[in-house]
Amino acid sequence: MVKTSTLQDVARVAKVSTATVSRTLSNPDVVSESTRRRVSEAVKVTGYRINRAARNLRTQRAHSVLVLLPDLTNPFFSTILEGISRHLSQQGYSMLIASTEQVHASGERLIDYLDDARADGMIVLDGGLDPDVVEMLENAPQAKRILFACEWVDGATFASVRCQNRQGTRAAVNHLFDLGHRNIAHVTGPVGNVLMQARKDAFVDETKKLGLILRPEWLIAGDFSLAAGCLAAQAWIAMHNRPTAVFCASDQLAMGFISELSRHDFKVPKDVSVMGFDDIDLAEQFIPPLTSVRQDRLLIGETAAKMLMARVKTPGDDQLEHAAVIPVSLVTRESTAAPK
Amino acid sequence: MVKTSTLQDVARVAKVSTATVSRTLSNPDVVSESTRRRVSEAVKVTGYRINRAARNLRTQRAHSVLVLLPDLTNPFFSTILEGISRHLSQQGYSMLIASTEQVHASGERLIDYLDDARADGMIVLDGGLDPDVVEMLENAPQAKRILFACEWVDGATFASVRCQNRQGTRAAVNHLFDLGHRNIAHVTGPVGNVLMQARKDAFVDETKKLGLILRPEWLIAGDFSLAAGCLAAQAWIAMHNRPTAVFCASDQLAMGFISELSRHDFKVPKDVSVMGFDDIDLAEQFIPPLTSVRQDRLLIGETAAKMLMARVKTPGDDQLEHAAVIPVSLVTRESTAAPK
DNA sequence: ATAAGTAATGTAATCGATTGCAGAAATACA
DNA sequence: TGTATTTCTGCAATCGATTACATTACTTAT
Repeated sequence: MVKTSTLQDVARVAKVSTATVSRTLSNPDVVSESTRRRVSEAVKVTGYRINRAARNLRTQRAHSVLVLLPDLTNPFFSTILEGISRHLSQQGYSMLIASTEQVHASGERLIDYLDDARADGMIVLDGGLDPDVVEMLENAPQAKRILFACEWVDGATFASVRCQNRQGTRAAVNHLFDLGHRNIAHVTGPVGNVLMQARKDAFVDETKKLGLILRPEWLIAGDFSLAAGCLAAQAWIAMHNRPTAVFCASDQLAMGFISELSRHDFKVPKDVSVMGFDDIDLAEQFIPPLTSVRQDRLLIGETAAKMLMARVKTPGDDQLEHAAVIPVSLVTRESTAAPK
Repeated sequence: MVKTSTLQDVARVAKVSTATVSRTLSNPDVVSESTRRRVSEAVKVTGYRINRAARNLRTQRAHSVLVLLPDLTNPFFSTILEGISRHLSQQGYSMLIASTEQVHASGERLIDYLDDARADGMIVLDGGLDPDVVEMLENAPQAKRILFACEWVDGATFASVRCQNRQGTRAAVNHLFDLGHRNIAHVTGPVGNVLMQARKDAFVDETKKLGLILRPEWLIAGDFSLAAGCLAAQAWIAMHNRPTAVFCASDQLAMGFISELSRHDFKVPKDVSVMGFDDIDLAEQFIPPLTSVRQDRLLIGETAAKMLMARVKTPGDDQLEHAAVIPVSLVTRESTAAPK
C-alpha cells in the first residue's frame, strides 16, 4: 500500500486538531475563516486524500450502490448504467456491478452486499430472481434500500421504476391499425417475464378493444432474443393466413424476425410490417430502419439512482416516492407501412 | 444502518477472543478442530457477516477494482466486463465501474480512486486518455496497479492486454485476396486511436506485401461508429473506380456501410465484399451475416483481471507478466465473396 | 462588573476487524 | 521428572476519520 497522508498529517501542518480538519472538509461553515484557510493550505501541501475505508467504517455507510444485472453481456443495459452512474457520481457515490448469475455462482447471498457494508443500496434490473431470493430480500431489514428498475416482481413491495409498457403497446397496436392493418400478430418475450406479460396483456386488450380478430397462433412465444425472432419468422412463414403486421416485444426480436424473412425473400414492410420495442441504438440503422417504442434508458437510470439515493439518505420512512413511471414514445420508421 | 452482529458477538457466543474468531474465518488451519467447530456454530447462530469497511481499513485493501470505460453506452465492452467480473468475484473482489467522461466531469482525478482506498487497482479500457492524465498515472506510485486492456497508450509503460490487431488485419486482407480481390479499401477507426493505427498500419503493410495497389482515397477515415460507416459508404459510392472489397476497422462500421449501401440499392457481397472487426453478437444475425475478425472478449476480460490481481496481491516487483496478447480468428460469413 | 450566551476548537471514544507478541497448554525428548 | 518445542489462544494496539462532549475565548445584556 502506498502511504498517503492522513488527517493527522494535515492537522500537524495546519497546527489544529484532527477534529477541526475533519470539520473543515465536511462542514466548512462551522470553522472560522482563518483556520479554514490554514487547513486548505495544509491539505494542498500534504496532498491529503480522504481514506474512504476509514470514513465508511466510522459513518456506517459504504458510499456505493450495487447494480444487479441478469446478465452483463446484454447491451440493453448499458445506457441505463450510464444514467445511474451519472447521478451516483454526482453524489459522491460509486457504482458496483454484479450479475445475478455470478452472485449465485459464487455462493454469496444477494443481501450480503448490504449486510457487509459493501453497498448502501441496490438497483435490481432483473425481474426474474428466484422466488426465495425475492422473499429473503423482502423480509430483510434493508428492503427499503432495494429498488427495481425496468423489470419488477409481481406481488412484491419493492420500490420501482418502470416504463409505460401498456401505453407503449397500445401506441404500437394503434399505429399498425391506423396504417390499415387488421390482422396483427405479437411475438412475446420469455415466459414468466413481467415485461412480456405486461406487453402481451396490453396487446390482447388493445386488439380486442379495436375489435380485431386475434387467433391463438398469432401470439408467438419468443424470448427477446435475435434467435427467437428468427424462429418466430419461420412460424409466420408457415401460417396459412399470414397476419399483415407483427408487433415484437423487443427490437432484437424484430431484427431477428426481419433477418430471417429476408433470407426467405420476404420484404419488410412490403410483405409484412414489423415493429419492435425499446428503440435500441441499432434500430435506426437497421435495414429497414425499425419502427419501435422508445424507452428513455438514460432517464430510467437517473430516476432509479435518484429514488434510491433518497432512500439511502433518509433513515425514516418519510414520504418516499415508491413507484416512478417513465413515459415511452412511438418512433415511426420504415419497417411499417400500409398493407398491400 | 441495520445492526448486524460483529466479531465480538461471535466471540462472546463461542466463548473465545475476537482474535480467534478472526483467525478461524481467514486462516482456519491455525486453530484447533474443536474451536473451529464452536466458532462456526456461533457464526451461524449470530448470523455474522464480516464488515468489509472495517476489514478494508485494517488491511489497507479496498478489495475492489475500478474498470474505466471511455463511455458506458458502448455495447462493445459488456462481454469484457463479464470476463473481468467473473474473475474478480471469484477472488472476493468487487468491480467498480466509471467512465472517463464522468470522472472528468465530476472534477475528480483518476488516481484518487487508488489514493483514497476505493480501489486497489484499475483496468483501463480507454486508450484515449488525456496525455497529462496518462503522465500523472505513470508517475504515480501505484502505476503498477494500472492495466490497460484492448486499448493502450503508445509510449507508456503500463501493463496491458491486447488483441492480435496486426494478425487479425493480415488474416482479413488475405481472406479478401484469396477470394480474388485486388482492389481493397479500408475504413479506419477514429483519428489518434491506437487500434485504428495498428489496424491501418497492418493493412497498408499487408496490401503492399501482396503487391496490391492502394490508392490514398481507399483509406477512408471513420470512427468505429455506425454513422461513420454510412458516410464511408457514400464515399465508396462516389468513387470512379470502386474497390471490390472493403475492410472495416469495426463491425459497427461495416454494418453502417452495408446499411447505407442497401439504401442505394447496392448488394453485399454481390457488388462489394465487406468485412468488419470484433465479431460482435449481432454480426452473425446481420443481413448478410458479417465476415469478421473475432476477438474473445470474455478472455480479454478474464486475462486482464487475472493479471491485475497478480499485481495487486504481490507487493514486490516479482516476475509479473507485463503484456498479454489475445489471439483473434477469422470468421467467414456471407458478407464476403469472390468479385464478379 | 457579572452572568449568560455564542462561536471556535480540542479531547478522546468510537466504528469492527486484524495481527504482533506473549503466555498457556500440550506434546516430544532426554 | 525436567526441559525444549510446538500448538493454540488471548491481549491490546492499530488502521484513519467522525463526532459527542468539554473547554476556551469572546460578545452581549443586565
